[in-house]
Amino acid sequence: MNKRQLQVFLAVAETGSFADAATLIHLSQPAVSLSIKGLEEDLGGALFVRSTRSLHLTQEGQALLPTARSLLAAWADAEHELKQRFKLNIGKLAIAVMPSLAASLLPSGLRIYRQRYPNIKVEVHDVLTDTVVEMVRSGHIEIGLSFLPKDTKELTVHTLFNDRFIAVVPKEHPLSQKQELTWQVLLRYDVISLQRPSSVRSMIEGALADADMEFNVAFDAHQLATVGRMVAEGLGVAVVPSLCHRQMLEQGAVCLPIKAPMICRDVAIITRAKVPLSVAAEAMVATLLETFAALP
Amino acid sequence: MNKRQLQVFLAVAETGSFADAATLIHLSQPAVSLSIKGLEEDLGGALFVRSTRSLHLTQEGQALLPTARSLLAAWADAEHELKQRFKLNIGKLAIAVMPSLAASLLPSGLRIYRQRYPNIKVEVHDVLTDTVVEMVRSGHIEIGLSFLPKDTKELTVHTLFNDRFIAVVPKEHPLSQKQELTWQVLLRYDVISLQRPSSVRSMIEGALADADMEFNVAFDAHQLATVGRMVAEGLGVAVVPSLCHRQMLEQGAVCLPIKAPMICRDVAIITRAKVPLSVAAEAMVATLLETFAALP
DNA sequence: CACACTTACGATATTCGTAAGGATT
DNA sequence: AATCCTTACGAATATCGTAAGTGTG
Repeated sequence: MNKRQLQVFLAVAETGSFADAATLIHLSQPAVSLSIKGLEEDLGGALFVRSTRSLHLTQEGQALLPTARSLLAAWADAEHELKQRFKLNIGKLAIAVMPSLAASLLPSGLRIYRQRYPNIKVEVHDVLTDTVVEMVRSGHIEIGLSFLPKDTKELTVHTLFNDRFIAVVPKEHPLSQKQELTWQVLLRYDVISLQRPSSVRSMIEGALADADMEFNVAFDAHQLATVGRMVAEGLGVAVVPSLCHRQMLEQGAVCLPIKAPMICRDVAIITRAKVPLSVAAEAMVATLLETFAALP
Repeated sequence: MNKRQLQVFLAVAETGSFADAATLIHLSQPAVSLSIKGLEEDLGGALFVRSTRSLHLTQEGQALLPTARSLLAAWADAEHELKQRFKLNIGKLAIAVMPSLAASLLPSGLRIYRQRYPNIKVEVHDVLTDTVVEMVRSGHIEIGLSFLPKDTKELTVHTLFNDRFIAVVPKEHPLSQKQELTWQVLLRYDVISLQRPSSVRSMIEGALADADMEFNVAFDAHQLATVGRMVAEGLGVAVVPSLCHRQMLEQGAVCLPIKAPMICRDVAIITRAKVPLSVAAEAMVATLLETFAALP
């Protein structure tokens, strides 16, 4: 039993004529004859009773009719669905993004992606950097955006840019008038930090330890927005990725670059090596690379 | 997109190897390659990513996987179902039978049919003769068993046998000792008859009118069983098709042939002309013809 | 170098269209 | 006689298998 045979069968059943069916599906009359004959032989009985002047479905043919319709419809649906998927006209995509990026530069990239592929649903998981990497590694998520992990085994990495850490101080703070700071100066004050196991926290702690310095953590919180608000309220100073510059300003804090030592990390698109991306994910990577390349 | 291509796709997806898939479906490796390639070109994108040493489904391939399974399963089911139907291993059949036949000779025919085709469901409608013919004409029912109707236009008819009408009298009735009766004698007594519009009733009335005779109906009822019981109880005499002979005896009445004039009717299998019977119905007709030919 | 997929090419099988045949109204 | 389906046969197409090619671990 063939797809073509079913199509021919349907055409004959619907037109009530071998000849009309032939023109309907752009075939010759004899081809229709043979196709039906073959189908009947396959199935083991007659589907039509034809008597030169009249054409009837047999009972068995009537039984096949709805089945044939639904089979062909299901077939066409499946084919169409997958073609659409390849043409990026439908689809779904999950990405994991570290919070500092999700709340800063990512949205403009997503906006462009959405303009290009309006029918792809994008699920954004804003989770801690380590979780981003885990989610990509496990295969649950196709694309991760975060600081470059130390261990990139089995991962494919596209570095986007290098991000340095900056100081955030209250407006009325004595340091707020400076152009830039050193860690020595900054660390004299109470620090508001992200809670462990934040990677930002551990990166800074690690880098400071290398330079024989230490944090004086007065408060810690989970969300950057909380840290920003606490700084703005004068509870202390903070150190955040420069990605959060704008957010901190909006919350009423002052941002200052830190030198000596300058702590910075690469931000990258992370995908699983050896496992192909969906067309939708491929397009997302391309769009993000473009977008971030165009940024200052 | 082809049935074969989907089968190949499934085999590759399940074995994780082009080579294994090839042996699984009895094809050469290159044939599998070409089949998948063709499918991918049809759909507009890659389904597998193959790198000599590893084989992965793409995201799109994973989307196709369950679809392919269900499409092929639906296909196989449909094919199997129809083959079974042709082989009379499954199916349904509706027949309409006049009551005198349904309660007498039909059951032995049905028993044989059931032995031969145990998986065909048979729906027996025991209705008045005229209704039998109507049901066949309308196409709601494939096979009718009843007296031969006057108008056989658009019907195909297989005559089974000729049935004469017989007299039924109570055991203690003065006529019960006779070997046979004439209508003149019989009609001196109260008659218990089927109610109009029974065809038995109208046939007898018609035949008697031709011979200038008349019924003296004391009681009438719908069911033959009721008539039989009423006769047995001595309420009167009756005239029924000889088909009911046994039933009348069982109910305790005495049956006698009637001569002069002998009223009889052909009993026939009635089907719709120009409309093919299902295989199941064809087999029923054959079985019934056989069965009734073997009867006395 | 071994293994797995791809490409090339000749052979086979299937399908198709034209032309002739048969049956019914 | 006209119409519609079937059969016959040669041609085009598709598919398959063997053999050679390519790339990766």
